[in-house]
Amino acid sequence: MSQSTGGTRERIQAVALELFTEQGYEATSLREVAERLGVTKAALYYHFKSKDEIVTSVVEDRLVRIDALVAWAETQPPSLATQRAVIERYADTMFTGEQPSVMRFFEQNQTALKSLSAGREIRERMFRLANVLAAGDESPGGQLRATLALFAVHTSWFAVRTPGITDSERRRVALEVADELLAAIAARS
Amino acid sequence: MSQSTGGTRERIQAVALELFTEQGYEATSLREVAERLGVTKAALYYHFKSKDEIVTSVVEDRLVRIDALVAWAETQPPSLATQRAVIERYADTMFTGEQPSVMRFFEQNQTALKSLSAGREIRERMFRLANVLAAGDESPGGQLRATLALFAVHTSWFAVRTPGITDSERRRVALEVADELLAAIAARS
DNA sequence: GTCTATAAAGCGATAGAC
DNA sequence: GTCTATCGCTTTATAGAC
Repeated sequence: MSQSTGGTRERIQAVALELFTEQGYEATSLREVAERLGVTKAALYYHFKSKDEIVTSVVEDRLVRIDALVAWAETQPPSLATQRAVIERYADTMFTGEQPSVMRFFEQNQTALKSLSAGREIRERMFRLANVLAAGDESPGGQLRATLALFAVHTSWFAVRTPGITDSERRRVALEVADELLAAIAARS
Repeated sequence: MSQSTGGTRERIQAVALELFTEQGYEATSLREVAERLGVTKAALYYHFKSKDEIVTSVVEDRLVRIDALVAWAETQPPSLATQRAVIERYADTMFTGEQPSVMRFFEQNQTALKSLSAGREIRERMFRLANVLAAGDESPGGQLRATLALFAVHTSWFAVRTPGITDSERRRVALEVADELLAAIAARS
């Protein structure tokens, strides 16, 4: 509070997240993180009390955003219009700021996140989001299509390998495919 | 050759794969694997020369199956009928024998597989399979829909939470959704 | 084919100087 | 706020007895 941290805390978060995503959380040691930053392990422990806490601090902001979306969605009537609005807002949070790198870390570290409280919380929110998108259609087809609509947004980041493609084009095509899936749910229930 | 292994090698593969899938490859020690089997670590090293090799040996069989499918697909004309046949055969390999647990391990250990040769090989085959399913449609929408068609088969294993659902019902709904995605590719190119 | 014992290295985390 | 030094522990992997 009295003195500036010089953004060291934020640099640790960024570098750690990058290495955790590339190599995996368990396979990345704090020595590697410290070396890439040009500091020692002990410096890391001044800013964070454990390896877990680096992840937790990064994920918290993401959690708040998803929470708000789930809360809003659950107050809306279960209509096709609501579902389209949900997936569109979800895509917005996925294509904004550092959020994409947080979710790429999440995709690449499923097992590690099982034993991290922040990971379990995000998983729970994703299931609730999928339930909202299924909109009362409890059939296997409804559940699968709702989940894939969510996956369309994530998958657009690595499955689309068109050279020179922009973020807004990725977003547009992801929503186009997601909308087809949501429409198929509505058409069948 | 001269003496029976008593199936110990196969038991090691099964237990290791199960723990690697539950907890992650890096987070699982060979001590844990040995303890669950009721043997010591040294016994594991008699059957496999390293931790990597346990994974490699398990993945090899899976690799051969995907290889055969990709080779067959690449000789077929790029038609909707071919794509539907490919995804159907893919689903067959996914719902047969121990193959599902191999692919669940694969899903849960993306980063660990980056540094394992067997993992890199499977990743390459999946991209070639997605290319076949896009059937010459190089557009972002085509690539995304082709990849999601493949994901529909995988996702049906955990996204569908209907109580008492059977494997053949999972397979049927996965193919139904995959077919919709493939039809959307054909309709737009 | 499985055991005991151990080597060699790396890990997360902490103490205390500056 | 970052350092050096180190603790205690676990890891993969090997040697050699049985």
